[in-house]
Amino acid sequence: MTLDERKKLILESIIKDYVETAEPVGSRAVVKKHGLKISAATVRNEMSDLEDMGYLEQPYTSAGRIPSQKGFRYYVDCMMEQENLDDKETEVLLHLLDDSFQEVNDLVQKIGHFLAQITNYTSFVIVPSVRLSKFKYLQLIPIEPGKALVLLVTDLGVVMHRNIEVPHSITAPELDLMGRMFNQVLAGKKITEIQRSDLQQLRDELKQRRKVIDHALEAIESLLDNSNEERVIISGALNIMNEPEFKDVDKLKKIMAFLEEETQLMDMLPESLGDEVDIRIGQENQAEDFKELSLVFAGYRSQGEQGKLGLMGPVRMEYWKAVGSLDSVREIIEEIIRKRF
Amino acid sequence: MTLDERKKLILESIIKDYVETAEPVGSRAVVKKHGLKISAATVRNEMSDLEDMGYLEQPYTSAGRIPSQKGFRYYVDCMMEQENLDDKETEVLLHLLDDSFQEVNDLVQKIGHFLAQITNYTSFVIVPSVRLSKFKYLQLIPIEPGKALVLLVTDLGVVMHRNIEVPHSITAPELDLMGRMFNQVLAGKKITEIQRSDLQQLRDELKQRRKVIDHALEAIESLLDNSNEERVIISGALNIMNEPEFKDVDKLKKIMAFLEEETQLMDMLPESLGDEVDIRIGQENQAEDFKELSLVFAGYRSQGEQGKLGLMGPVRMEYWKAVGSLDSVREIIEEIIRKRF
DNA sequence: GATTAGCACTCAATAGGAGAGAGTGCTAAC
DNA sequence: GTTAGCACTCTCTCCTATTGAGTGCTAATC
Repeated sequence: MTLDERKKLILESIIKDYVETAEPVGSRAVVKKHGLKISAATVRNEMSDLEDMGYLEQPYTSAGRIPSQKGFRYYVDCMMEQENLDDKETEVLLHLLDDSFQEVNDLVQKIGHFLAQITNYTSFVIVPSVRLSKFKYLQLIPIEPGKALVLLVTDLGVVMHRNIEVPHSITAPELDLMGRMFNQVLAGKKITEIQRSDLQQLRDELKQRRKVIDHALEAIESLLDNSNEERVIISGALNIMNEPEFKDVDKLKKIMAFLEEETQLMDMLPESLGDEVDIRIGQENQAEDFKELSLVFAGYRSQGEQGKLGLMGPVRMEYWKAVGSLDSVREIIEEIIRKRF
Repeated sequence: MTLDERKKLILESIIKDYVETAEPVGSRAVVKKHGLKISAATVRNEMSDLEDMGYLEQPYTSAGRIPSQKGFRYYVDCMMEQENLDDKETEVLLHLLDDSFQEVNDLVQKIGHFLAQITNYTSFVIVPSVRLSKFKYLQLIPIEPGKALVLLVTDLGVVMHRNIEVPHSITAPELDLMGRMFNQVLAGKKITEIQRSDLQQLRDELKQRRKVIDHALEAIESLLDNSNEERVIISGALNIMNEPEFKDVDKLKKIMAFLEEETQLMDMLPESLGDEVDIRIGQENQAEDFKELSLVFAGYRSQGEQGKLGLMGPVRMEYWKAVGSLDSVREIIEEIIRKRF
């Protein structure tokens, strides 16, 4: 279904106006704001047509029109020109990053924060699990008699650690040796590839120090369990409160509660994303509490894993800005990852 | 100023009722709910007195009365019996903790979460800076050619780390040696006590590896900078939304924005706390955005440092429960810290 | 045939007013 | 000192009238 130019123009006017004001847009307003050379009556006729086609709707009989979700969908699919970060914004972002991050996740988190700031929407970042990263380094470090630290580093620079108990009698060189044996068996393996058999092998080789091994393995398993999960980081949740559609505390509460449950957001997104920025408008979202929100999201890849990041806002969203920012930012992320890791 | 028994009884009735319903309380309600043997008219006279004394106020001429902030203050100072955690709650908490924390801060954070859950208020935990903790252990760990990890452990089990760059030529034993030298100079010192002179000494002793030393020192300084700051952890912020006094989104937004700025909350609390649970009712708070909220907080000490934790809710708060829970929990924390660290 | 001006019509939003109800404060009796 | 009784006050809710933005239709115009 394609629309003639005039209808497109009118639809666009209404969308821009409505996005800005959150009020229904009348025929006169369309003519005035955009200096069209046709009369309000003509616009009314066109608007009536657009309503019949489902792109507009009327809150009540004699109000102006607001874009329907289908209208927004048509707009983003067929008409929208995305508005990337301008030079100044890019500069601010690059300055903000400025090497002050320790690992990929820090980087992405900062970018999420930035996105929320410049768009005034709520951003989310899903940092990938370390399932696919490689086991790079492990060490057992004596901290004090009876206590040691298991330190584990993956190839993406993620450092994990956990305290364990060890017999008082154990010496530092012994711990060191054990660490080395762990390394020999596990080094270079993907986290997912570590098998029970590997762990068993370790147990066998280090029989005489069974207790330490057991504790260390427990610690490692617990670290892996923890890090198997994707994490969601949300920034700018307060921005939702600025939108007039959420001046009702109950609605707000539902959304906030939804956001607090990390998994819910993850479940809403597809397993893996292509190279495009994806848009989910209102009803297109599965979750009941999300039918009044839109989601704009994209994947970024970092060495074989996929992370996701995106923005959420009201259906009445500046999609052009959201999509553009996200697109720009995605490129910047991948560029940095390529260079630094 | 002390009140006679009957006035106390009436004040208490009104407070309990108002805390529960958030509605002004009338004289008849007082008589009915608490089965008093005096008539409503008598209660009215007493209420009038209480209003003159400033303990009650009337939203408008012919509504019931609500406790004034002074009324609440009198109540918590002179009448309140705190309601500690009961056995079941304590058990739930202990079960929740169950050794599954790595360091003090994990522990306190979990407790904050628990507090928010059982009280339905918003909890905050201020974990102390590591300024006062002692430097326990440092190691330089080679990760890959050109990269190493600075690992720093304090006596409270806090593990910090940072990546640094090192010359490709450096060997693992060399790094190890350097780590040991760091340890020799720094071990056992309080973080605050580490002086420029110590760092200079290191620089001198390890002249030939100046670059590594510089990077490592930078990393350490940056770690210390970071950890010099106290952190605030907030749980159950959503609970505020349940209170009828905050059904207005604008108020809500102000409070949430306030909470997002960690330092603001810290600035509101006194530098150091005694052994009592402290209460700040409404106007007693400095911050403008907090004049409608009450704060109940206490300090906990862990090896010379003081952390703080507390609850915030509307002025119409169940102080007895908040104070009691906090008091119970504080004991539990200190008990665990004594045992485990 | 498309466009436009004109006008009646619709419906939310706002304001004003009446009535109900909760609760007080006062007075007079106990 | 306490209480019953009653007038009074003030909010809340419902109702109605009014306003105004914006439409939809019709008939005239380009």
